[in-house]
Amino acid sequence: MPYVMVQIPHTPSAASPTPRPVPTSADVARLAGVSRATVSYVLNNTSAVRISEPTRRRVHEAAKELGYVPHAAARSLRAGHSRMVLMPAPAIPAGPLYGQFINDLQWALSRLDYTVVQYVTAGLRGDEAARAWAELRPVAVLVPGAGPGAEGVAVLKRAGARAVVTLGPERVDGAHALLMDHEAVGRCAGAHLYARGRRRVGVVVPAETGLETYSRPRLEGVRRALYGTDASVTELPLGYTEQSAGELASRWRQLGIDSVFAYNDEYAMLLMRALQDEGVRIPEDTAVVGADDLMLGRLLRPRLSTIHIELPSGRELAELVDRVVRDPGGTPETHEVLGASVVRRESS
Amino acid sequence: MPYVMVQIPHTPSAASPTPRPVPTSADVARLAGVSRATVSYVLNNTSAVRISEPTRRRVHEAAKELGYVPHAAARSLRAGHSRMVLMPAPAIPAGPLYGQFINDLQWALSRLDYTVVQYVTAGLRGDEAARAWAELRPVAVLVPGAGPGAEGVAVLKRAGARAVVTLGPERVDGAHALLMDHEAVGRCAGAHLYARGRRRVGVVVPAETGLETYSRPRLEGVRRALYGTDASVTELPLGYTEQSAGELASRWRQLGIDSVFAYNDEYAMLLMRALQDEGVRIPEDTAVVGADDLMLGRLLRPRLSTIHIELPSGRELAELVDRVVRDPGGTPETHEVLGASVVRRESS
DNA sequence: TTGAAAGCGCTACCAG
DNA sequence: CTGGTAGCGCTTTCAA
Repeated sequence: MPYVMVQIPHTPSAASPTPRPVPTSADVARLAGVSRATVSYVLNNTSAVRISEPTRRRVHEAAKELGYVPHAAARSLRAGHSRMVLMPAPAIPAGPLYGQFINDLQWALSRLDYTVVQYVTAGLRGDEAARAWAELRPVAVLVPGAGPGAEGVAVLKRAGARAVVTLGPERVDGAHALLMDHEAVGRCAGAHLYARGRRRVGVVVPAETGLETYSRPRLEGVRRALYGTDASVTELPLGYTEQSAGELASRWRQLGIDSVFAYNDEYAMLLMRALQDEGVRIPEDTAVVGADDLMLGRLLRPRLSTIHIELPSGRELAELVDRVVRDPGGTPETHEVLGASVVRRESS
Repeated sequence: MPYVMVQIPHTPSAASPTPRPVPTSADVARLAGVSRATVSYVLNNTSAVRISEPTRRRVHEAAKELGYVPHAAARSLRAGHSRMVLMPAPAIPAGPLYGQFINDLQWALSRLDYTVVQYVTAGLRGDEAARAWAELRPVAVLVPGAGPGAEGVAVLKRAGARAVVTLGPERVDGAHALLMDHEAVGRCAGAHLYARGRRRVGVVVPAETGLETYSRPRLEGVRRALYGTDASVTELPLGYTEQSAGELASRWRQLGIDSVFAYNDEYAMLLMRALQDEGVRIPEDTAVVGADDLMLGRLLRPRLSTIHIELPSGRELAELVDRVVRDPGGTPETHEVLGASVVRRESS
């Protein structure tokens, strides 16, 4: 049987079976009839060299026709540096407060002409993760939460990172630190409840993993605020489910607690609801204080007292990063950036 | 009172004034007394070539001593491809529902050995943004929300992206689509309220910008569900503040509305509170339905009826991406991935 | 078993 | 004003 060429019907929208190679600046040069150097000059608007207007146009047209997009990796390889700011993505989705802060920060960095990238690190941790970040040769690394060890910081620095900034509960050697002292949140809550005459203070600690970074210091803060007084502190594990809250509420009277600091507003809402269903009056029988000053606290009845947390503006932090990148010589700075203040409403 | 960053005095630590150049594989080779090729073989465990054990050790030791970390850009430049999956970061922080979904997805992709990167695009939009993404030569791009036009998709494909997937309300030519039909959410709510005997339906539309992508379709869905019936639909702009909610509630009786679909549970909570403060009984005078099925809805009194939204599992989507990357030839698929179902509680 | 060398795409020197 | 070219760090043939 003779061989017959058969054309396979093919919709134009489908990806071509042999994808054309990605156009390079050499392709643009060829099409425009100039050298690669000229293409580079034109597309980068290099001021040190003047290219005639007709040539510019030809280059631009060729680039557009080919759909040319420069290759960032090649460019930064050649340049020997990049303007990438790398932020490891948090392992669990950030709450509204912290999420907004991160957002502002990233936006401010973008405005300063940095390429901001959130890097998703799954599985690796500590110095493993730091190595993975270092492979991208970021000019700066902003590490939220429990950061890498001093070892990890050293790896990043050796890989050319001009600024390593941690945003978390503790300093790391060699890195700039934005100290977010969550103990202060607990201290604030403890002192407030004590001042309101409460002496048997419960502290809700989320049962969910991944929150320990914040929940432990908040608990410790309450302990510290009440240390040496006649008040007692009881740790209350609580999962973020109605059932868990119900169980805790059902043995509330046995616990003999007259007040509770609930980690944050969401856990506070959960617990408050369960307590009310159990007939516990708030604040008469039990005072409740949340944290983060979310909208929902204002909407509860009674209105929820809370610890307002002040984070630095994204712009400030972006400027710090920029300053350090421009002058990496300085000694690492440590800034206390977490302001905690009580917002008394009706629940305490 | 604005919070002020306070610098804490700090012992001078070793930031060397003349930072050593970043070690390269050539440095490792020199220190180990072998060639760069051998270093590459050893560090990549190249199976096609066998290196003697003593040599391996020497290389590893040299690498460790120098703190050598390979240069990802150089590597992928040489390789001609990368395993980077790029996701533009949403302009506003994602809510808990969507945030969890994104998180799962990223984690699943990491497990498949992709480098997942959230790219923060500030200022640029549409095809401008697509060009910026294309510069990184990602192997796949996942675009949430209102994506780039067909133009943008073409740019990405020409830049070597083997998979472009949009996660949003509409298809884009040339890209695979995970259609999240938010109209279905509105239809669901509208049909439910109609079935409950409500005929004058209000729909809360957030006044905040950036939410139109979701709020418009949800409104349209309600309209569609009630089209041709004797029910009317009233659009109710609402800012996420107590004041805005108070104003809306104060003119509630004039509006003559007997039910409201509140965009999501948070806006529902805000409005419900204001209505209750105004003496409006829920659900007798006004039925309220939220969306997203957040925990907080269960905690309200009356318990909030809501539209439960089912998103695909991150693992499923990750596998789709992986499949398309491995075989980019196929025609773009469109999947309906948003399941909406009413969860009737006490507020409707 | 190891080394020499080419070349990925780009920019910045230096000549013409 | 424009072109040739070296070289960023890496991997991978091909030779030795």
